[in-house]
Amino acid sequence: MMRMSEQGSTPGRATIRDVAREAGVSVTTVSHVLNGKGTASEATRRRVLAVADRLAYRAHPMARGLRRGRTGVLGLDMRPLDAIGSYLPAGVDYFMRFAGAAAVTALDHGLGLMLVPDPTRSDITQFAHGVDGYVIGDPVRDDPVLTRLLDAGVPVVSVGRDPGRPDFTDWVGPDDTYETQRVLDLLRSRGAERVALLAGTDDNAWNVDSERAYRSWARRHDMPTRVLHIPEADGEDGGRDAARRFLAGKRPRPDAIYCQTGRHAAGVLDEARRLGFSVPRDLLIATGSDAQQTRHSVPAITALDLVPEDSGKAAVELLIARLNGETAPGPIILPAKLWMRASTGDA
Amino acid sequence: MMRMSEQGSTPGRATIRDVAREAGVSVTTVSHVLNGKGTASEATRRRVLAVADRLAYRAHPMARGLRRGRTGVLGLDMRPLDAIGSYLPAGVDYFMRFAGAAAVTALDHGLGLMLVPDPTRSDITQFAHGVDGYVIGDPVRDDPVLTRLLDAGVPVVSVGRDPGRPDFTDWVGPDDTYETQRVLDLLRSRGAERVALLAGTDDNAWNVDSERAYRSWARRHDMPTRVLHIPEADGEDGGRDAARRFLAGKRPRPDAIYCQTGRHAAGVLDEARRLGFSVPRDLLIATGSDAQQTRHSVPAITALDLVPEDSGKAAVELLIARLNGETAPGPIILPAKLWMRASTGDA
DNA sequence: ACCTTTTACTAAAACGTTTTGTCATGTATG
DNA sequence: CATACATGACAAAACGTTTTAGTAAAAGGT
Repeated sequence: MMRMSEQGSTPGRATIRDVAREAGVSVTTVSHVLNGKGTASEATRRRVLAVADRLAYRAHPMARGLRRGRTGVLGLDMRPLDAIGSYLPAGVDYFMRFAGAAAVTALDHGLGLMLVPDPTRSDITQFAHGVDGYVIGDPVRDDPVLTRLLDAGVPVVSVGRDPGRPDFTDWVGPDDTYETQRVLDLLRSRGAERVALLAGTDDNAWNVDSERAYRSWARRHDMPTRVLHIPEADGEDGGRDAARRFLAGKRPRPDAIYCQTGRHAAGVLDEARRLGFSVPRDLLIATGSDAQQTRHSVPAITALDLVPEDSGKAAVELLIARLNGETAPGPIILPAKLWMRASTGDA
Repeated sequence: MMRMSEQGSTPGRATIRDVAREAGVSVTTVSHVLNGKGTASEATRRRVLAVADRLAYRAHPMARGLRRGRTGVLGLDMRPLDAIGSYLPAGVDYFMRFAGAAAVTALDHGLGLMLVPDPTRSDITQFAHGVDGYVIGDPVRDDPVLTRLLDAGVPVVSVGRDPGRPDFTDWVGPDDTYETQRVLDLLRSRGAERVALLAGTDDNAWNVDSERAYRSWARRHDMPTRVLHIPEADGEDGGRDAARRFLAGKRPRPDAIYCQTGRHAAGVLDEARRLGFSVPRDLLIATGSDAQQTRHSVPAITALDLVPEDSGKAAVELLIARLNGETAPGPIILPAKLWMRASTGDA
């Protein structure tokens, strides 16, 4: 018959006091054994572990968090949910893969991951005591959430850099310049001589760096440039609109279109075909962000896969390193994958 | 110059002791004023509120959680992440809408929502102290996670019922019988005389009830039945396979196919068209779960929208009611929306 | 033999908040 | 006048764990 703590308000759960009593040692010794601190004889250590196991003892995270000053929970900034599929360039697919990997990585380090909805609805520092740090995605220039967290002294890691904050190096993500030019090189190798860019309008580093990469690449290859800025939120409709303007206007039409977002690319493809263009024969299409839409369109669209699983994992690991006081180097540059598909004449 | 607590390990944050000192009252009085308990004179109350506001005081959730025995965090069971897009019948779209609404609802009640990844990877009760209760989705018959949580005495609400546990009424969700027959009625009103069912293989109430509804509906209308069970995880490929078996076999072909999952429906549509069937002229298609694939296919597929936002909200609210000791009635039946689209001849 | 260091262990404080228990005073009622 | 109740307030305990500070004994070095 198991004798539980006779004090307290948590019926049925063993406390460290119960373990100490049954093992015949102090609570300090139990804590030391379970946390690998202090010293304990081998016999004592074994006895404590056996009792803890038998009582199914588990430290109470509230108590532990209070004493340690750490909660064991990381916050994941979940941008405006009423705009699902719009804010996130690659749609919900990307975010789920990212969040999933982040949650699993956190768990592997014994941490929980809390969803923090729409920071514009509440003061994100409201949870500042409840989480050890935050992961936020794609900061815009002088990102207000990032600013607030940094001002509050909250550890934070972002996916992608803040273009207005070059001194902030705690971020993970791809080298957008390199990856963008990699796709452009592919388009050129497939015969493209007039590549147009369909960019987004968010003032984040991804957009900024990709456009800059496009322009310098075009200069280097003596190619004319043509850029349209369409809000990410316009999705496939935005892509259709862009296709009409690129392909049906007076100006020389491009023979390839590089779209920042997968949803724009799907719309471009849809409209180009409607206008009678054969893809990839008449027009090549590629995108900087793989998504369901680009994988399942006909023809499937060549895309950069930003591998959100890697971003999620790396972001959590960097944040944990920061929390442990490690001076791990940032930023952490992650490679993207280039999926060559039928839209560029690839199998 | 603000004088902060001179004890403690949380630099820069006001504690309740600081507020008490500056307001010239005890910490008990501050706690009572801020939590609406005990008694305090109007003058004292005003003074305390003013000081707390000036010091930007916020209760430390660890300390509060420890003393109250409640953490202010709800857990959201996030099923196998390595199967994103497969476990969830409607794919990631559904889950994000659900999780988003749940997180926002929790926040509206001052609570956080924690993602608990893949219960098969860890003991879900690991977090039992760290959360006040759980929301889990689509329990299978005698669901192991539900069982474990109930055994551990953890408050839990599920979306959909456990078909093996009729006594468990803390669930929210649609009336699958009614909603299924509603779609079937639509198919019949569009001239269908031979409706086939493409069901999933998960032994959850959604599948069980929908198939039962289909069979009784067909009996009532003197219609022949034809059912295929294809794993949800097969997605569009599973739908394509099913279409071949329904439409190209020796048996009388159906003139309508009701698919449980949107991804199956998209696959059925794809293959039916490849086989030369015109939708909706030769064949009607509908699904019990709206998704991106059903909204964006050509023609768009008539679908039941389970409105995951409503489920997420209702689940969190029911869980909160339970935590507050309220005997709110369960289950909470939520209506679905029927989106009539081109696949059934609707605009 | 003596001094220093290490091992093994303990009691108490600390973390920040909420709840419990108590006291003094004033008011209403029988 | 005596009693009961309400108001306003306070000190201390409670929640469960980790860390701090300390001691006795054993081990190692000179």
